[in-house]
Amino acid sequence: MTRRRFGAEDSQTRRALLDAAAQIMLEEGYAAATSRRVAARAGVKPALVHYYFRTMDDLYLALFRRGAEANLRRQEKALAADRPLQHLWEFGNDPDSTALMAEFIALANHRKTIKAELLAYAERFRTIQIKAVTELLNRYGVDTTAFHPAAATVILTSISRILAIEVGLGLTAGHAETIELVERFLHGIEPPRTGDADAPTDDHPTAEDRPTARGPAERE
Amino acid sequence: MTRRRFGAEDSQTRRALLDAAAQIMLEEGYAAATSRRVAARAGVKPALVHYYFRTMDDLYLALFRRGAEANLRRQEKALAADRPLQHLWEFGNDPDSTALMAEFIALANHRKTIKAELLAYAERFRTIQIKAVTELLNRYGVDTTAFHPAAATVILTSISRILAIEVGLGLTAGHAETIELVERFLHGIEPPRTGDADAPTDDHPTAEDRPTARGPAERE
DNA sequence: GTCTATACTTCGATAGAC
DNA sequence: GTCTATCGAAGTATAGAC
Repeated sequence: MTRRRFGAEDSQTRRALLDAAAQIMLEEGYAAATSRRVAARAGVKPALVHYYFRTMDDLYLALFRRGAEANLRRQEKALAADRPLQHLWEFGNDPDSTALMAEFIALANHRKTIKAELLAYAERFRTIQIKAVTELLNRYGVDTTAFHPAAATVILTSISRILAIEVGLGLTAGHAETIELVERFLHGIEPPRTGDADAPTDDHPTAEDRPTARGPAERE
Repeated sequence: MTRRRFGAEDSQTRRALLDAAAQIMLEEGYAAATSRRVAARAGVKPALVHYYFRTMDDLYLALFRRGAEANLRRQEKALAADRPLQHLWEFGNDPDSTALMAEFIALANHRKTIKAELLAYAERFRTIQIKAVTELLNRYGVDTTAFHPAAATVILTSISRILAIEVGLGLTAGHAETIELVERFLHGIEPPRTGDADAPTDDHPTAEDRPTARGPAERE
């Protein structure tokens, strides 16, 4: 058989293909991110996709890893910042990364390699979170026997993620009340430093401020 | 053009096709629920799919509606039961309906008709929930100025749903602690009647008790 | 690195026989 | 109501010219 070649990691075209795939997945779902359409969006021919990525699974995996690494770095920064809990709460509210993650969860449902990768990442992510929150709550003097740090972590990120998903769908009933309650709670154990310009903004965007629809292109 | 015919609502074959589609979506994701494979699983020929459902979108829509109606009836019963909050909490823990819903959310991302239907259903669902929880908290004497019923509803169902999704993925870190905290909280405002055989079970299945994989049958 | 050309598969959907 | 047969479109992937 003929020896196949594969493109370098730092290629400009490779990056363009990953960007194109991410955009399509966000706008139309993972099923729409086919080799032909990814190539078209990146402005190249379909064969190039298979030059840089042997299979479509390889492309999905590469895209996932790129986002996962970025997320881990983002979280690391958030946890080291001024008000870590507030940052952790806002973290899951990023619509794009949350929506992309939802697509990968759906993908994982029937792609073994994606599922394994997703699980490994999620566990790593959560372990870091729980460790950081544990130290934080102790430092804040919260009674962690009644309010376990692991539970706090799961609850905070769960709410954050569901809200993001629902906003993407156009559902906002109960959101304002939820955000108000969570932020009041957070302020109670992690008070914002008043008059600190670098602190995270207090007027967290409410559901009403956000666009109701996420992607531009619906299906024709 | 030739006049097309369509099968009756109460057909046995129609039901078999919907069941087959649901199974495939659960086990391998919505993208795998193609006309050919749904037909094969139902034991009929692909053309029959288009006899009962004009397009695949029609099939997805019919499947969604069937599940949505069942969910609404289930919730109605749960809210009228002995310990409504506990039931509401356990409701989202049903792995199958939660996983199916996740698939439809992904589907909605690039199918306009699904998205509209999903949104309408979700709003209806949540409105009923919030209304019921509002009455409940008032009856229980909870201070609803500090703890808004809408927020309580969103938070409880969010946690429930994320846990179900994560269990499907194989991620359980922090689950036991979360379940413990939520149930302790619920017991505080809605105490279980001791010695009542009909009351919901107290030993709620923890993450460890649940199977790590969701679907029964893998692909042959 | 990027292209053309192509092989092979699977998809959705329809027409028309039975 | 269910089938066979078939269409055109779109998918993944590869070989080989440039």
